[in-house]
Amino acid sequence: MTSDPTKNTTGDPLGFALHDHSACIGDTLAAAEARCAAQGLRFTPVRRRVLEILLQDHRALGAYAILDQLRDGGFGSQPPVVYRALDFLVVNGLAHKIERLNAFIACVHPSHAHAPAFLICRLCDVVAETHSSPARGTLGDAAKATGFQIERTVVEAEGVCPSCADKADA
Amino acid sequence: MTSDPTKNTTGDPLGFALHDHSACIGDTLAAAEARCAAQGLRFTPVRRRVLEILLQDHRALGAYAILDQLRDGGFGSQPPVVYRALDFLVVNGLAHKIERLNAFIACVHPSHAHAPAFLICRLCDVVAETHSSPARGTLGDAAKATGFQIERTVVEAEGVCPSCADKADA
DNA sequence: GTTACCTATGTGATTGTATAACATTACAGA
DNA sequence: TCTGTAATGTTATACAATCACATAGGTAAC
Repeated sequence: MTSDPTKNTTGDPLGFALHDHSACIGDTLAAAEARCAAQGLRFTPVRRRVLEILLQDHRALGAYAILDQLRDGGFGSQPPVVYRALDFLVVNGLAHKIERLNAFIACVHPSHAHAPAFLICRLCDVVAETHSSPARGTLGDAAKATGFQIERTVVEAEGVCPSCADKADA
Repeated sequence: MTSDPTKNTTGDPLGFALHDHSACIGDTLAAAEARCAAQGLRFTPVRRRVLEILLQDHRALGAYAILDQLRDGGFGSQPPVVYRALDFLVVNGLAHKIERLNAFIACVHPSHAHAPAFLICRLCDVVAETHSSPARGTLGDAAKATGFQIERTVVEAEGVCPSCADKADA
């Protein structure tokens, strides 16, 4: 389930569908680079490396798994190193934290601001990113009714992805 | 912001609104007791005590904070004690885990099954529970489009509650 | 009543996740 | 060059969660 170079660029939500993953990596890195340049942010080696590690496939990685790979690359090996890089990526919309898993994943469309939502397969651990509309729906209604000001939302669904469901049927 | 005995039984979502909190506690404990009796579940002293601790107010409590209070009550003082009790409460719908906070909260309407959603105030830490409709909305659409089978959802909004917003204005 | 069984509780130890505190280095602008 | 700031590095520690195993308590079968 790692990088499958099959040319098959399907639409959102990415992750479950087959696609050109090497292009996926390249595009995202380029977008990140452009974004940082445009906003005067510093896309340093550690930060870049962490994003590369996250881009390896559409799975969420724990901080310490990332740290292991950083260490192998000759970077600092203490927790703060990876947490600071992750914080930078998350704050600037280049990565997301999956709260349910206490793990992190690269953003698949960092170009525009969005309220992300995730579909997490509990069998193969693949995470697909899509988007939600916080203000609408029952949550938005409840917020409006009570006067609660939403600043950030966590929307994550856990279940079985189509590919794993097929395997289970067979 | 602890138990305010003001008689003011407002509707959902509970938490931000003033209400008769001692009744809130009593009702929920009674409901839990009834529920366990009906389903042949054992509402043991530790489990009951953990639920009582969670019911103290509408805030999420970390496992170790709960454990401290358990210890004071003469119960076991090791992590598994509290995690087992919490697991029982969560599995049986008497409490919920707030993933964003890695913390737990008592369910305010344990009587019927529901897909909970939460409004978390980042200033006063109060958590209000409401409900979501997983199948509907953008998340449900994305799931349907890809063939993803949703089993469980995490829906949490972080922001500022009406009472804290008022204070900020003043 | 006793045995056997199952569930729940208790404890020690360990692993995983995250942050505090502080020293050092790299870099941009005055 | 000097200086302020941002980034990196390290040690230590707090918080979250689980493993493994021993013990107690209730229930059902005998």
